[in-house]
Amino acid sequence: MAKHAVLSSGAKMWRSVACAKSELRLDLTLACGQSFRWKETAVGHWTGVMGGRVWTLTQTDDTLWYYIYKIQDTQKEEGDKKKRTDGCLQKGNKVKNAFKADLKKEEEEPLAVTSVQNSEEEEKMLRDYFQLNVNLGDLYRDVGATDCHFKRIADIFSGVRMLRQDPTECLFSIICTSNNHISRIQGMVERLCQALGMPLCQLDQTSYHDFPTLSALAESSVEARLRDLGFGYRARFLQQSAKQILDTHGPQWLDSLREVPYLEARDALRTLPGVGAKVADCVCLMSLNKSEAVPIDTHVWQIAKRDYKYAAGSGQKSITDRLYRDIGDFFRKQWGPYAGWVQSVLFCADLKKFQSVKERSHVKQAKEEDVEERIATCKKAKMKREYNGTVKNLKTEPACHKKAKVSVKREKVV
DNA sequence: TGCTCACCTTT
DNA sequence: AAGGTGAGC
Repeated sequence: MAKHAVLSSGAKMWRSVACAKSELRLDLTLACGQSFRWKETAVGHWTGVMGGRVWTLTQTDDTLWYYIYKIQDTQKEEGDKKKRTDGCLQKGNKVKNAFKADLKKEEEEPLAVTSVQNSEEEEKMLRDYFQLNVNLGDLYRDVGATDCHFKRIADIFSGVRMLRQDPTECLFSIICTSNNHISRIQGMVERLCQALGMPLCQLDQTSYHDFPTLSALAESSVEARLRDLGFGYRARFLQQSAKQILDTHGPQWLDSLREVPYLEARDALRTLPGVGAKVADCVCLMSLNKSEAVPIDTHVWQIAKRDYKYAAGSGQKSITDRLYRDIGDFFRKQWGPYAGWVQSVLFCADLKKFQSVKERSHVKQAKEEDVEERIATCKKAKMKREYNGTVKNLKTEPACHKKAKVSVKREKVV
C-alpha cells in the first residue's frame, strides 16, 4: 500500500520552491481554521488535497518542499462506490478520466520534458494557493510600524498567511463552522468529502477524496445523508445553498465573484441560506481575493475590546449587524487594505492550540530590546506598502496605534 | 435596531 | 459555552 511521503527518508522525488519561514509557517497557516483539509501526517509534514491532487508539504528554513501523489486508478471499485458517491459520480468520472489521460501521457513522453512541465504547473498552483506574491514581511513591517500590539504578536507569529482556496470548498466548509469548533469541523469536512467527493488515492490507512462538486451537494438526498453524518441543522444549509447557486446562477457563479468588488461579493453570498455576515466575510477573504474582509466573531470582538480598547457596543450582549460593521470598519482603518490578513495573525495568536508558540519564544524575547525600545522604534517607522507588486504609498504620521489612511469603500447606510 | 430563541453536538 | 444564522418580536 502507498505511504505518506517523508522528506528525510529520501525515498521519493520531492520538489521545492524557495520560501523563507518568515513568509510562510505551514503549521500555523494550515491549522488556524481557514482550511480544514490538511493533517500533519508526520512531524512537520502536512498532507491534504488541493487542486484535485494529493500533496504532502514540509519546509526547511528557506525552502518549501512538496510531493504530489499519483491519482489511483479506482475503475474496478466504481460499482461499489456508485452507491456511496451517487450525486457526484457523473461529473467525478469525467474528471478522473482526465487525470488518467494525464498519467498515461506522462508515461509515454520523455520523462524530463513532462516532469519540467508538470513541475512548472504545480509550482504555480502552490504559489497561487499560498499567495506567495504577497510579501508578508513587508505587510508585517508596515502594520507593525503603526500598531504596537500587532508588532509584539507578529514577532512571534510570523509566516501566518491567507490561503487562496477554491471558492466552492471554502464556502461549504465555512458554512459548517457556525456554532462549532475547529476539531469538530475538521471531522465534518472529512466525512463530507468521503461521502460525496471523488476518491483520489489511499495512503497508509487514509483515503483522500476531492471536495464534492456543487451538483453532488445539491442532490436532494444530501440533507438526510449529512444529518446522519452529524452535521445537524447545517445539513440543510449545505444542500440548499448548493441548489440555490445552481438554480439561480450557474456553476461558475462562485468563481466569478473573484472579479467583483468586496461589498458586492459579500452581499451576493449573504443571499445563500446559512451564510450571514461572518461566513460571507470568511469566504471573501479566504477564497475570493478580498483582503480587506475582516470576519468578526465573538473572539475577534474580544480582541477589539481587550487589545484595541474598542469601547463602542461594549454594553451589548451580542454582535448586532451594526456592531459587526463598525468593528470591521475600525480594523480596516487601523490596518489598511490587508486588514483581513492582519486579523488572521492576531486570531491565530489567540488560539489555545498555538499558545506553546508564545512560550517557546519567551527565551528569545527576553534577549531582545525591551518594551520601551520597541515602542520607540514603532514611533520612528515609516509606512510604505508594496504587497501586491503595486506600490501604495500610505504616508501616515508615525505614531503607535495611529490609524492607517486607507480607503475601503464604506458600506451604504440604508 | 436590538434582543431572544432554536438549532446539533461535543468539551 | 461554543469561532453563527434565521426568524420573530
